[in-house]
Amino acid sequence: MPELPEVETVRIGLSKWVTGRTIATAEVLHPRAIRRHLPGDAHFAAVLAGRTVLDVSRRGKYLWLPLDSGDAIIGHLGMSGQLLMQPAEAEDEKHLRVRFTFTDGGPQLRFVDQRTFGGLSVSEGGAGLPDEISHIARDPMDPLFDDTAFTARIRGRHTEVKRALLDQTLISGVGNIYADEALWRAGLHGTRPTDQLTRPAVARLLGHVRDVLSEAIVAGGTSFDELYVDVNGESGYFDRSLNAYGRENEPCHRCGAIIRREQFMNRSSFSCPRCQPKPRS
DNA sequence: GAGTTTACCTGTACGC
DNA sequence: TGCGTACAGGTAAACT
Repeated sequence: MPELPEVETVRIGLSKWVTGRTIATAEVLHPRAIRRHLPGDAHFAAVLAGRTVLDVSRRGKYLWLPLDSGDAIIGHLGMSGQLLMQPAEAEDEKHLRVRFTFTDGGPQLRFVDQRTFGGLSVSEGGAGLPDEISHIARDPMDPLFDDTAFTARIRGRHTEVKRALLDQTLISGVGNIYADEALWRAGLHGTRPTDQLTRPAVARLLGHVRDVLSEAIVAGGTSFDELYVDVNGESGYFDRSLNAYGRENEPCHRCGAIIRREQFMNRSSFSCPRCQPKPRS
């Protein structure tokens, strides 16, 4: 599942392959893939034809490609989205949703998405930071991320710490996998109330979040199946480094207790019952 | 207004 | 073999 490390891996690959190239055509093969582009697929194709990609940027799990028109292509991978570079003669992928060709006749950019939770749209005048994603907080790897402000905000919330980590308006880029990993490292159960965390506890947690994310970026992300791959179709290998996520009934790497799985926010959470005791209710 | 729940999706695994 | 069901989970709308 694409979280910050996966999206960053895609961003790096994309920027290498599409920066400076001019779009010839943008072909929408499935309307749901551009459902957030309200003017529709004909408009999507028309505003992109002839535009040159200036850069590939990221805010949290969102990507955006500033164009020479001042607009930008916004992309989100959702659960199963992929942005792949493919030679023109390569066979269409089963879940190919959008295809970009370039005036140089080189490799195509293809948006492939099995579950169609992801999507693309064009943001008018969005070459800076598109309005559509301005509500997304900076991610903790961003040099402008404000630790003091984050600490104050999370301690001011009346919610559980895992909910807070998944709240993209508070801190971006963290999803279910890396939230569980950071909480395991911090020795915190996900239901711990945020207003009871001390400042040093928040600082430690933030440090673990950064460690997990940066280690995962180096590994090229986490791939459980073929649903996450980089622009060249290669898997990441951070799944070998997971301590909590997906390890139900396996021994904790730190204390040997059996990792438990619990339902939380309609998804699975994994934690060590000894290292991460539940708070008293 | 803040916090929480639900809908959106489809392929895969599994039990009967 | 085929059918039904549970599950994966990021985001935003809907709800409390």
